[in-house]
Amino acid sequence: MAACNFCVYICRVISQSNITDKQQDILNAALRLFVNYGFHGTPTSAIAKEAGIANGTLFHYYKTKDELIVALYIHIKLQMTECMQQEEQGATLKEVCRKIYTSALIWGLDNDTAFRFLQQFMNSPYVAMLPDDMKKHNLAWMELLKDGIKRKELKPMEPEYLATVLMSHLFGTGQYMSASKLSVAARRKMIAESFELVWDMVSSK
Amino acid sequence: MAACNFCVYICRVISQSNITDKQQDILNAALRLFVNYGFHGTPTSAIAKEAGIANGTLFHYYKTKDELIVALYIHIKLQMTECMQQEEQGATLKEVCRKIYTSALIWGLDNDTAFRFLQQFMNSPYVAMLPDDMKKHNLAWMELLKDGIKRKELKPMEPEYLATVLMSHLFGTGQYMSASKLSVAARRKMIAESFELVWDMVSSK
DNA sequence: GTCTATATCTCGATAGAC
DNA sequence: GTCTATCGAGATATAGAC
Repeated sequence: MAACNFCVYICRVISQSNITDKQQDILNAALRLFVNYGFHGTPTSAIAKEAGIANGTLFHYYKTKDELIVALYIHIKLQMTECMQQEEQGATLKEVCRKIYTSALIWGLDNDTAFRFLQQFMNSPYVAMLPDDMKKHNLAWMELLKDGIKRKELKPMEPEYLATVLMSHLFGTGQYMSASKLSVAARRKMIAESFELVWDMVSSK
Repeated sequence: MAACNFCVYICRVISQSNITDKQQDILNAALRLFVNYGFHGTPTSAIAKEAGIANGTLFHYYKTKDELIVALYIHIKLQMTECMQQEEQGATLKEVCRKIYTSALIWGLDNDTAFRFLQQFMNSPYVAMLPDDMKKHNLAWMELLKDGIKRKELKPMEPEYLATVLMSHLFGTGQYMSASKLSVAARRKMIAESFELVWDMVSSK
């Protein structure tokens, strides 16, 4: 009933160190522009300008535009993953799931540009450029679900499908909530309710 | 407990007539290429070539590339909508919903390139180019859901959110099933089970 | 590492004959 | 309506000084 600490560690290492401030500027600029104008609609020159660096400098850090796009996806994906890796010892499965789901949703709402980027990327042909292990669902998350199915707390179904359905719900809810401007209270309420919906769907009751 | 016949009629009119064979060729070619190489990755010249027409001819039918992209989305969206508009008289709400959900899912599996295109488009900045009424959920569908909520057969929640969640589930399931190669029997089984999941989520029980 | 300048290329869109 | 030919803009990526 836990998240793998090793994963947390690795994620932190990969996503945070070895990235210079300048790289961070580039990624931030690219993110904003890609989401607003699309991969096509944002020339590398615009990214460089927005990041406050020269055109050629960008290609010092990323050999090609495609490499930048993929790197940006991995960077953001790891941020989200890390945020879902919060451990909640000893609680029930439902509570652990609620914690993970809620963390991810709040992250999505607080980082809605990044959240939209993930979806834009996942539904584009760039997905094919990802290394295989980046296409898979989070490992700790999958173990939790498998375990829940084995213990018959979750409905008997393919863990992969279960994970897919949960993520779909998460992204759909995030998109909906981002579009509606909610008060803090309304937001909190909706987060809670949306988890109950999902739980009704996947739990064996 | 029904789909609006007027909508069905309108959809048929808009989506099928007034489109010449040549336009159909263009749309088919564009669809395949956009999904495989992205909006950026497919030049209009490639579309023309794949459609078996000259470069300039394409611009006779669509003034700009963007216009073609939006037209393609509307065309496909209407096909899917029409397929969901099958009427099922006198059945229970659950049965009507099952019918609609199932029709849409089967359409998505049988037209997986079109299905992926819808998602690619919806998660891209091109969405902003859509006329407002094209961004909304299907009207008959919304009425059905509102009615279900009013009758307390569905949980008390925003009909808009309910529709969003249903669509997310549909697309997620479609994507998952397209990736897994299933036998005809397994496919039928999974379609049925996936609807039961959704129903557990939205019904008030 | 960072910049400027630019090579090289490709694309969207148009013009105009048929 | 359909074609060929092409313009002009703007893209990625590189070269080379600092």
